[in-house]
Amino acid sequence: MSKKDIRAIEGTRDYLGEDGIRFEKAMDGAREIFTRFGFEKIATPVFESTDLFARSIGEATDIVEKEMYTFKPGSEMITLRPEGTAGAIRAYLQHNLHKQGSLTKLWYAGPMFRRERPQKGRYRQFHQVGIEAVGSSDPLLDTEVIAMGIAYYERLGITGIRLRLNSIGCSKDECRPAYRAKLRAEIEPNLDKLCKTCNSRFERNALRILDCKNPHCQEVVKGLPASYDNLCEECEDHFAKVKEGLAAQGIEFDVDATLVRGLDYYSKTVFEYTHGALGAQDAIGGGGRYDGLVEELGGPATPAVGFAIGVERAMIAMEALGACCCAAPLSVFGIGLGEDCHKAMSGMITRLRREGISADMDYEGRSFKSQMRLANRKGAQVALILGDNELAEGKVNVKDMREGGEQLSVNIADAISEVKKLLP
RNA sequence: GAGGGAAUAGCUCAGUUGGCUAGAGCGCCAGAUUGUGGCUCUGGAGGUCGGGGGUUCAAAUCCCCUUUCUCUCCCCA
Repeated sequence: MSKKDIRAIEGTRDYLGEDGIRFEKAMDGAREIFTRFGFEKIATPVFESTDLFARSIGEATDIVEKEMYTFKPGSEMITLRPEGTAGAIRAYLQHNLHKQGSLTKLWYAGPMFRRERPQKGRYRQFHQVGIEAVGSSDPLLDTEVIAMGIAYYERLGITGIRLRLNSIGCSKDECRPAYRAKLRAEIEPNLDKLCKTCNSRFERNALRILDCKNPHCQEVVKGLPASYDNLCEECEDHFAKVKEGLAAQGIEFDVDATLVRGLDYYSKTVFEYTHGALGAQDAIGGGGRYDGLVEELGGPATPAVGFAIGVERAMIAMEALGACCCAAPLSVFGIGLGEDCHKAMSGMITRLRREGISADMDYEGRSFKSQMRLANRKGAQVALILGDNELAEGKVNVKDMREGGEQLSVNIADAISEVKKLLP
């Protein structure tokens, strides 16, 4: 079996080196920012019942129709999660969080799976960090959630995020259904000008025609009424307050009537963060309100809002912007000359690690010079140098590795405190 | 599902109308410096030229097949 026979399968990737650091920053940033906003971590299984995704995401969506990894190892059909909301809400209901009687704020992070054709910023196993705020219809919550996404990007050093915003109304007769009917009435005479997929969308999900990128379809779409001009009173008021809330926080946004979003469960507010560095897949995150989903999955009517952010897409933006991709430097590198000193150094390294100081040493039998080079390459701030002479006297050399740094000989017992003096 | 581009050293890539033992930079290892890193210099290791078949005196180079990566459409994070 040669190395070329064993590869990561199509659309999956390994993250190492700078990618590994970016990936870790994306994950760490999520914990830091979301926790700061009062969200609690939830970890749900990577696979769930197929039915859960079909019901929550929508039978007629591309995800459910053709992109899910579904299999039947036993008697039950299971699917690798294509997104995070369905599982989070399932857990919310299963553990009766709705009976606690207060707003539930959850965040998650992890791999998702969609069997699409891979391309830039789109992979079959990809990662999302996301949040769900379940139990409040307060428009201020929408704005906080949107603001939190921006705070997250800032934490990762991603600037130049654009926020697109829309409201697609609710399921009340006078709201989205009325708008959909109006839309269809206006589109119908132009059906022959629309692409094939839009023709099938016309029957199944007319709103989706709005965000078709086909130029002919866009011509037709241009003259169509916007959803935000056809909201019921409640949705209109909600949308106005979301916009006010964003303006009050100084967050810029573009109201975009063509932002519809693909998943069935959205209602009222929908939004998308985009970034110019990403190319064709310019959405770096997106979300919205889904007031009907909890009920759809068998719970009480419960309003909710959330978002998901694509980690790989954030990583592309980080790379393009040259944002933080340096490894945390090693504090101490220990150098032992000869077998006895090497063994003694191993003990010193262990003590440093117990003190919470990052420390490493050579395990390849390298020469002294080579060990020094290794210490330098690993960015060690301090080198501990132990030779037979020092060992015999109970001493060790502590060398400051910075340019022009000093080296002093100290008692082995004092080594850790001496090292600490040199560390930031 | 459909359409472009690409595959040569660990990495980024040269390689002419087919023609000596397939190169460079970076990285790696070592020496210059017997126990002191970075900078410099010198040397070294490292390739089934993605795989298979064909044309030819001769193929990294031309042709066919195949695999994979990549980008685009669709859709989404």
